[in-house]
Amino acid sequence: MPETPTAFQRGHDHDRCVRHALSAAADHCREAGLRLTPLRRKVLQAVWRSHHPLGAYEICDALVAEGDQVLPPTVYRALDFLERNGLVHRIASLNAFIGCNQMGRHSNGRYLICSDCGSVAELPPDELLERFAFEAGAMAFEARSVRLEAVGRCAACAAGTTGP
Amino acid sequence: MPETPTAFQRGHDHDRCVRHALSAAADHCREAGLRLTPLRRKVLQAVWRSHHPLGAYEICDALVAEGDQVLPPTVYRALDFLERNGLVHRIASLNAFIGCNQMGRHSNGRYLICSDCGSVAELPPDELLERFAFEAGAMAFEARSVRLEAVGRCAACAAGTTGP
DNA sequence: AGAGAAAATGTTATATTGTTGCAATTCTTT
DNA sequence: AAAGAATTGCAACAATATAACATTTTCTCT
Repeated sequence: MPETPTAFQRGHDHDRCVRHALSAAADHCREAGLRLTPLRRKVLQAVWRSHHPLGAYEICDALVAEGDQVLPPTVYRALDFLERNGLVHRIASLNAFIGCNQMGRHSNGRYLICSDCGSVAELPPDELLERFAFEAGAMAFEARSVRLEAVGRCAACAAGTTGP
Repeated sequence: MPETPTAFQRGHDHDRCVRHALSAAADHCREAGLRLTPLRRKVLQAVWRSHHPLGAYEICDALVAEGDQVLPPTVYRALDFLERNGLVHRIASLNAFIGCNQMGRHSNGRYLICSDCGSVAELPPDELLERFAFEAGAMAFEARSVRLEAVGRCAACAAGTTGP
């Protein structure tokens, strides 16, 4: 899986993007009375810095590379916190995590997952998801989260600019 | 996770349901020139017999309980075949498999996953998924599969008839 | 400030899920 | 029957995730 940015992420200032995400997360936590501890912040930063979804063990490695001694339970607990509070998403089909760019509306979401390069683009929830939640409600199913995952091939890979 | 049927499955003749699924699968394979071997059939049967999504190791246990000596790679390979050919679905968020009741249209689907009892109901694909695939195409993303997973509480659990 | 409670983190061990690689078998085709 | 392809058996192992308990930090209340 290449480390290069994908079509969805290419051409932007990623450092700036990461800084923005972290400061937005800090604001969100302050307002909500949540504790964005140094560890949690580092985990969130590692996730945001990556151009593709990061597994828990990859996060471990990233923090260890920065000089922190971090073991899996620590990372998983930080990820629990971040996910519960809508700061990261777990992409179940990849066992990996991405930063959430729709803070607060984190229970619903739409994802485009490229099976070639592993990149994931998050689209905002739309009325399709709302409507599905409504239909489910009509069947007496109380939907807490509705997530749509499309697996396929991103524009960059289709264009052959990142692929083989 | 209780073994009892859920609201989506309660009140039906499950043996008949399993037999129907297996014979439909056999038909499908015959028509498509696929080999539904005894092993694959047993795995498919184990999945269909269960009232909740079954993990690979649970399938192992089920076959061993029937007297077959079956190890994980064997089960995973059978599941690969069944999933590739649209006979089962993998529910990524549960690391588990369910029988597919929309054979042939297996790339798109909608699922209601009850986090209390673990039951999963599959709803037929609808035009909203098709539309999403189309929209993704407009963004130059070639969607091979579009899956919508709602996590929440099923009617039975909400009614307290299966839950605590 | 200080005591006690709650939350977060560190640490060891282990559970669960999934894969690799190769040998043996079975099926298909000629 | 023989070659080739697909399937299955098997042993080892890799990757992902959690349990249980000790320790530290932070918060709250007096």
